Amino acid sequence: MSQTRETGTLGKLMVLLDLVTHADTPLRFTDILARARQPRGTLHRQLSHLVEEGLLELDGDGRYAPGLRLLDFAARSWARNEFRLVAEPHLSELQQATGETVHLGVLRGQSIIYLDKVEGRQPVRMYSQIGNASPCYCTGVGKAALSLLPPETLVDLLAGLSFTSFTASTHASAETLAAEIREIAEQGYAFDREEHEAGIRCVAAPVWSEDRTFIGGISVTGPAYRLSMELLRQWAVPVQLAAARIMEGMRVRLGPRR
Amino acid sequence: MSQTRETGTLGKLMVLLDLVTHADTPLRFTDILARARQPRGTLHRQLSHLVEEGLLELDGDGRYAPGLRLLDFAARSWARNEFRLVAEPHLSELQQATGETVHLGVLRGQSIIYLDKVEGRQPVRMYSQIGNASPCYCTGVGKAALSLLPPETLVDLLAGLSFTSFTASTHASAETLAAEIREIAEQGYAFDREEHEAGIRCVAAPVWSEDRTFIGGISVTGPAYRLSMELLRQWAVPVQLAAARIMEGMRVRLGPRR
DNA sequence: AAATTAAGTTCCAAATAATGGAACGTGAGA
DNA sequence: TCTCACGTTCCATTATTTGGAACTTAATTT
Repeated sequence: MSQTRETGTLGKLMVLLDLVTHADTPLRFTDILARARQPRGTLHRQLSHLVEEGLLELDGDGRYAPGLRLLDFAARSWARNEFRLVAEPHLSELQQATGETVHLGVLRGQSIIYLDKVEGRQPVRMYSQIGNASPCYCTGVGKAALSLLPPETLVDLLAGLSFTSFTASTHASAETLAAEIREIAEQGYAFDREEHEAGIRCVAAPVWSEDRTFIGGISVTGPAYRLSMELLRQWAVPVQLAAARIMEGMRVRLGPRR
Repeated sequence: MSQTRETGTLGKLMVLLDLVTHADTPLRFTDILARARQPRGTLHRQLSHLVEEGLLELDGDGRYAPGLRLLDFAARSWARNEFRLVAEPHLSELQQATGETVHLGVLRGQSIIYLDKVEGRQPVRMYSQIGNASPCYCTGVGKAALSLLPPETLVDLLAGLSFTSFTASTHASAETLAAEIREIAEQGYAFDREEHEAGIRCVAAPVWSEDRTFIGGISVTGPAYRLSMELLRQWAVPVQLAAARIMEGMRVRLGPRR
C-alpha cells in the first residue's frame, strides 16, 4: 500500500504516521513501540516531533491519534487538484445518465486513491470514500488503470502484489489478473464482478492525463441486484465517452503551457 | 495558521509542504526557491524526499503539487476521529430541527478546523468545508472555542493574532474580540454577525472533550436574509443542548478508560 | 547556428540532527 | 511500602542533512 522508503529521517517518521493512521483506534506509546522497530528513546522523540508538527495528536490518556493538520493539507490538495476539477462535470453527467454512483480514482503505488465520488440525491458521507486507498487488483477503476501501464511497469507492479481474497471472485494470482488486464486493454473497459465487496458491481473505463501524472479510471457502481452484467455492458460506452471527455479536458488544460 | 517549528528536519519539510499546499496552483522549483529560505541544493533534496514519500507530486512540467497520499491519511483520520463520531448524530438532529447547515469545528493553533458539516437535502461538496482551516476570531465556532480557554492561554493566543478584515464587521483588534469573548463565556453561546463572509450569519455553542484534546464548537449557519438575529437567539438554546449532549457522549466514551 | 542565460541536478567536506543505551521519574497495584 | 510497567530525559556516538560550487540540460537571444 505505502511505498515508504523507510530510510532517512522523513522515511522513518512516515512509517510511524502510517502505523498510527492505519490503526483502528488511538495507540499508546507501548503499542507503537511493539510495532515500530525503534528503541524507546528514539521512538519517543520521533513521536514528539510528529506531535509538535500537528501530524499526530496525543490525548489525555497518552494515546496517539492522527493529527487534524492532515485534514487541512488534504482539503487543500483536493480542492485544487486539476484532474479532479476537470473530471467533475463529466462525473456528474454520468451520474445523471445512469442514476448510480460514479467514482474517479487514480493509481498511486499499488493502490487506487479515490479522488471524487458523485452520488444521487441523498447526502452521503463523502469523506468515507474520497481519499480512501483501495487495492488495484479487485476494483474496476484499479484494473482499468493497470491496463494503461506499459508492460514492464505492469509486470513489476504485479510481482509486488499480495492478493487478499475479499470475496469468492477476487483475483488470487498475478496470472489470472494479467490475463484479464490484457483483455481490458483491448476492450477499453473493465468490470468489477463483486471482487472487492459481495453484492457490488461496477463498470469502469481508464482515464489518464497527458503527462501521465494521473493514471486512473472512472466507474459506475451499484448493487448487483440492480446492475445486471447485461446493463453494465450497455453502460460501457457512456463510461468510455465520459472518460474521453475528461482526457480531452486535461489536454486543453495542460496543453497551452508546454 | 500553522504552528510549525521550522527547525529540525521535519520542521523544515513541513514548511515546504505548507508552501506548496497553500499555493493556488502547482509551483515550479524556482517559485519554491524564491519563497523558501533554502539553498538550491538543499531545497532540491528536500523536495525529492517529499516526492519519494508521496507527500508532494512532481508533474511532467516540473511543477510540484500536494501529494495524494495526504488524502489517504486524512480520510483515515477523519473516519476514526472520536469527537466527530460522537458528535455526528447530534449534528444531524440539530440540522433536522433548524433546517440549516450545521458545523462541528475544533481549535488547532489559531485556526478552527472543520471536522464535520451536515447540510439539508442537496448533495453538496463536503470536502469543500471539512478539513478547511478558518480564522478563530471571525467565526461563531471560533469565538465559542476561545471562550473555553483559560485566561492566560487566551491572552497568549490573542497576542499572536493578526486581524484580516473579511467584512465590515470583522473584529479588528484583540480588545474588542476579548470583550466579546468574555460575554460569550457568560452567555454560553456566540454569534457570527457576517464577520467572515458578508450575508452569512450563525449561532454557535462551545463543545469540548473532557481531556481537553478537543476544544471547539458547533454552529447553525445560513444566509442573513433567512436567519434574523431574533431567530438565531431562539436557536441558541437547542444549539447549547446539542453541545451538552455531545459532551455527555464524550464523557461516556472516554470515561470507562480512566 | 552559436552564444548566452536561466533552470535544474549532482557532489562532498563540514555542520547538524538523529540515534540508542542507560539512567531517571512516576503512578498503579500488590 | 514495595514493585513493576510505563514513560521520559540525557548525552557521547553515529548518521543525515547542509550548502557552496561545479555540472548538465533547456530555453532564449544574437
